[in-house]
Amino acid sequence: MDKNNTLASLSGLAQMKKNVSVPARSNLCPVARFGEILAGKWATPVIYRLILADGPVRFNTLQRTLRPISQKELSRHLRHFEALGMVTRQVYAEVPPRVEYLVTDFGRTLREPIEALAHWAEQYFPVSGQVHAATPDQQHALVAAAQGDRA
Amino acid sequence: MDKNNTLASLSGLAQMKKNVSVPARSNLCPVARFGEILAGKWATPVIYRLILADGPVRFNTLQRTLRPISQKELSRHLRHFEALGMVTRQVYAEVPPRVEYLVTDFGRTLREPIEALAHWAEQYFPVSGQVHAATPDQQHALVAAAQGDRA
DNA sequence: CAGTATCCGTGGCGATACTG
DNA sequence: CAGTATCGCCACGGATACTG
Repeated sequence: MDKNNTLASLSGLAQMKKNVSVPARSNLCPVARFGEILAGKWATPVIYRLILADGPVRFNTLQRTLRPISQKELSRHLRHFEALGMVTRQVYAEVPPRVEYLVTDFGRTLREPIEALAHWAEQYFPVSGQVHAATPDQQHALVAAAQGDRA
Repeated sequence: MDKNNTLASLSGLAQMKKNVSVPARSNLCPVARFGEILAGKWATPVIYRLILADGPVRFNTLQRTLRPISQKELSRHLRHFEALGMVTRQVYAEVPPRVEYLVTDFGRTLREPIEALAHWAEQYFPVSGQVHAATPDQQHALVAAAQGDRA
């Protein structure tokens, strides 16, 4: 029924309005407020990736590990999280250019609630196909990727 | 989002999922799958209301306690949850007509993950304004409303 | 590599009107 | 009371092209 998600729904939920900025219309229930933060199909996967990485990750690395996210959506969500203070952006004056994203302590606080959701989904809607970083071995793969970025 | 019977326990769940129109494009991460279930601005508030009520609730009662949700969105989400086996719909042949919605055991499984979200939101994005049913006293108010429906 | 700019379809969501 | 029908806006999100 619903085309995308978003928790929004949670995804679908409220929106990160135009670009960036924190929606101020939050006289909603706590759940709805959560949805405002993690609005959009890819919001949760993106921040969760950075949480698991627990270190600087480059743009392309993120895009690869989150495939098939588009560049536009990835950068949009990153700027959103940056505005919320959940992610920091570090630019290195090199060639080729290098930009690294790093989850903040505040961003890390999302780990528990997100994993509660993931656990529920795995329990009641298990899937044989591609899983993004829910299993320990895939988490290791991601950490390895992040360490690759660091090196 | 954006857009479900009897005590559908885990045993009956697998079978039910076949018959029902769950978005089949779920080769996503668990988090994204959660978003597919609770897609839409009002999805989570609606199901959470029914979980807290823990008993039959009438359409109008739901709409009042979820204000300012529109009739269209409320009925849309209710039909969605009904199709997922998370809510049952009971129609009474009376005048004026009476329809009661009741959360199933399967629907109840959402309580924990949802409360994880709510707890996070309250901790980091507290709000002085209207809160929907997150506090104990408001839960009592809701339960009272549901009991009113039962009487 | 790390983005931004642009076009465009789909559909979520609100508002309003109508029905059994 | 409990909905459905219809209209319209615009945000989400994919695809593509371009840039420092």
